[in-house]
Amino acid sequence: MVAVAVFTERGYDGATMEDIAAALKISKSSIYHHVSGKQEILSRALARALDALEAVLAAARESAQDPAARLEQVVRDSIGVLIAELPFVTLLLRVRGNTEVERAALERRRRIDAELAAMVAQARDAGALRAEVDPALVARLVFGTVNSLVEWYRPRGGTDPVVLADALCATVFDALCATVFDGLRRR
Amino acid sequence: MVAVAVFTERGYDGATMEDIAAALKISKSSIYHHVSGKQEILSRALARALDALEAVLAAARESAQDPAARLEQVVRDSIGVLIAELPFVTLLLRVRGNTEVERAALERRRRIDAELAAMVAQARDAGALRAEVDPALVARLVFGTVNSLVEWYRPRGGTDPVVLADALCATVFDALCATVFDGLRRR
DNA sequence: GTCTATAAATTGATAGAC
DNA sequence: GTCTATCAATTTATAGAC
Repeated sequence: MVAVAVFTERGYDGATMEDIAAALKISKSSIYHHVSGKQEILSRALARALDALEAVLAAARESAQDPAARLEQVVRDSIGVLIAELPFVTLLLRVRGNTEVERAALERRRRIDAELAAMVAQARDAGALRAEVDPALVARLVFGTVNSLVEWYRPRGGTDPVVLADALCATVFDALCATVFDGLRRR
Repeated sequence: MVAVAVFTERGYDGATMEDIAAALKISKSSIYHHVSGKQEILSRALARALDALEAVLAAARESAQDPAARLEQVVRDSIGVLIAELPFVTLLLRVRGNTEVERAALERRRRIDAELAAMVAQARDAGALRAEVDPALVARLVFGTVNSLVEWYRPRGGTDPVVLADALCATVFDALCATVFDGLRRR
């Protein structure tokens, strides 16, 4: 969807129907032959991102893996969705809640975040995480890192999602662990 | 600055002068007695965030620490600035570049990010980081995590910046390392 | 399905009184 | 320093021809 790229570049509120028309190389009024208005474009784009993210959770719920493996799967699948649906997820992560459409999307997102936190808690309860860590905080930091990918990741050359997921996990949880941030832990 | 809180809540483009006037409990036109316009409010707020972040880098440059310790200091100080200037940094991180003011801010931010990446590279060259990790990627992930704090951190009860910095570093670089994400590394 | 023209509403900013 | 009234520009959306 070309319009979503315009939203990503200029922000939803900052993008005008004129901007979208220019990107589509049609007149402003022609857009209304395809959609009812600006809000519908946003609504469809947010639904696409939310459907994909919810599908990740649904798949994880049905899997018979142990909590730790399930959490790992969700982290990797989330990165995969973020890359596969980059413009849509980017838009979702920037929604502010100014309209009813946006508030509904934020509510769906809130539920996703809550379920992610619950999965981290399950992993901790299963003994896969230190008991003293706050699962909610861990969830926020881990998925905050995942979500921060939209700020810089670009599919130039088509980097494989799995490769990026490996790099992310290896860098943050492995490579740094043993070196610089030993200093941090020493405090 | 009350106006900045409005920007944070509704987004810069989504916030109207009417919204700001309502928050200040004065009329819309009265705002123009204090500032020249909407852009000046944004400009001042972005400058405040950028000045604080640049000060962190300036302090790190002057410190006589080794590269790894310097990097650690920058991570902690950045978290401190992010918390101390939360609404201003939040606004900065959401700027899209629609106006000249915004583009100038993005350029200053780009320079900061470049210097952060350079400091990670120095830490690696000093042997504090595994040689095979991409410093630019590490910088993006680490400061992506730091910046993601603006999405959820709220100074309720006045959580000490140092405590949060400890929690962030300990959680991501220590607590998770040895447990769940051993699974990730095993691949 | 796309166009020109224009309506209808919003919004950033100004004028000028108090 | 704040107000009411209003302007000028922008912007979402519609009307109706082709």
